[in-house]
Amino acid sequence: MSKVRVRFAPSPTGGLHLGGVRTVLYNYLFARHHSGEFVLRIEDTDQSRYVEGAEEYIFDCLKWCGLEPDESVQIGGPYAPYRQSERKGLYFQYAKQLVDTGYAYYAFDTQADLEDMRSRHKTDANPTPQYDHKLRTQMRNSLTLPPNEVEQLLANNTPYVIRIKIPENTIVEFDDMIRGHVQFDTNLVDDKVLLKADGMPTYHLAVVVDDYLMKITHAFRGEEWLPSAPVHLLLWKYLGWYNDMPKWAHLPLILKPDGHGKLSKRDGERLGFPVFAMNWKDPKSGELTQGFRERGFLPEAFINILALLGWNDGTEQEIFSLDELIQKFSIERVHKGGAKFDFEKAKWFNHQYLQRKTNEELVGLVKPYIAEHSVSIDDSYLKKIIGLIKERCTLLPDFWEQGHFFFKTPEIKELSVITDKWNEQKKAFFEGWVNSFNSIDWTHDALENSFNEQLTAHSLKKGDVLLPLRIMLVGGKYGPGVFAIAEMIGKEETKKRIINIIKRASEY
RNA sequence: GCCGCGUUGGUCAAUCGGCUAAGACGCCUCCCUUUCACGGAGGAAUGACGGGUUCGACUCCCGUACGUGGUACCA
Repeated sequence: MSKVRVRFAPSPTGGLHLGGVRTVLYNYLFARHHSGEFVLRIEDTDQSRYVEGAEEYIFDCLKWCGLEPDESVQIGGPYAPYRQSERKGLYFQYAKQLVDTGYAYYAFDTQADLEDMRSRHKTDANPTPQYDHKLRTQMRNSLTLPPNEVEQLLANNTPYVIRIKIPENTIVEFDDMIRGHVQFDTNLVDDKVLLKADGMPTYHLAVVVDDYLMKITHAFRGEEWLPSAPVHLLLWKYLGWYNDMPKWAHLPLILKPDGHGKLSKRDGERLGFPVFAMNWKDPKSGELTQGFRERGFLPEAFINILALLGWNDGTEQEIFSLDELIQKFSIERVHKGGAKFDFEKAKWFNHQYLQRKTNEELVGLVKPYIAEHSVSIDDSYLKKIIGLIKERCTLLPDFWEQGHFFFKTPEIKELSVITDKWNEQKKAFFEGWVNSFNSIDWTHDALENSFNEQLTAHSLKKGDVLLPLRIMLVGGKYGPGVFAIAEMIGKEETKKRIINIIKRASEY
């Protein structure tokens, strides 16, 4: 078999969706697994949907994910250009060839003609009439018009499109790598436009011409493309390239966690989780949509989540590095059914990856999130703190939530824990303990020992003052062991925090 | 409406005719920890429905239901 070549062909119209990244991933894994090539082609044939910056954004996302193509508009390749708008001139000859061989025809119907046709033929039984083998005989095209009139229209530069002439009474079938045998009755397929009035191809023409020209061997795309597969198949036949047609795999959809339907960015906003790989700001509306990266996900975790959303290796393993995925991925084990996205599970994956990182690695990752709160950071100090708190962190911003009190005096959110049961005995205890600070080594164990000594001296139990101490140092009921915190923040700061609260509590 | 595709716990899912139906997330209980988390031990919770085929069906076939996608000069 010839060298494996796959492609991801997004249209640059906005943020890169979870499902899009998964399609990239499966392409990438398949290509690497078979030592093949992964091509990124930009499908920008709809000029009305052009969005500034969207193409660049896609590349940035792939870079963040570590799924970089072997050929693309950015790095070029032997089949350049990789942007369909730049290949515009190429498609006409193939459309023309189809017309000449009788597999396609010119259609001169205006937008109004089409609307008119649809409204005239619309019935309850057929709510969306199609431009098909039945109706094409009633429209203005090179099949119904006399040849000289067609020539005249063409000569006058009358706007036209080229439509595929779908045959009647034919079964189009193929074997999908995921779904097995699939078949369609051509009587139910419409005469799709191949070449638009502006001279641009539609997706249907472009995808087969480019897959052929770029020597694509395996084509993976979302399940939403399955209904148009017969058109593509017929095109491969009519163009005489059938033997070179790639093997198809239609990937299952990623669904909303609640309710039903394809996952959309709106669902993310509604339910509070990201849907795009990275932040996307719409240049027209200025609307910002949050991405997994900015939410604090690690790219390795993000990839792992996506890989398992529709695929598994049949064992109990859930954590896979990219290399393992490349080694173990097989398209046959991809599910047929769509999967609902579960953000809780996604967070669990990220937590797993965070725990597997060394504290050194985490320093660089966490730093920006600490810096956001304008505190000065010392790397070795940060590293120690990370060691203390990382097991309670799931997303990168959690490091601030879980460790802010190491950097600045916390706001006391649960003061009542102290004040509700405050008394002279406790006050004396804390004062006594603070006074002993000068005579002890400032280490975790020494701190704990002196704390215990003070306890017996004041006839108190640990339970009476340990939680109040935590509130004094942390502000709330969370965090690592109090003596570890005290050790880290130092004698002066510890003293300051305690004395401060003694004052406040005594005023009650 | 029509066509395609799908359907194992709340979610992700294993199973390729032998099932007392794995595992993970989430949830609940307990232990650990005088905080939170981590960790540990338990628990509740699944084959859409109806027909076949078969000694035997979650697994194969056929219906039905439900879901989902498509039905554009968008991809």
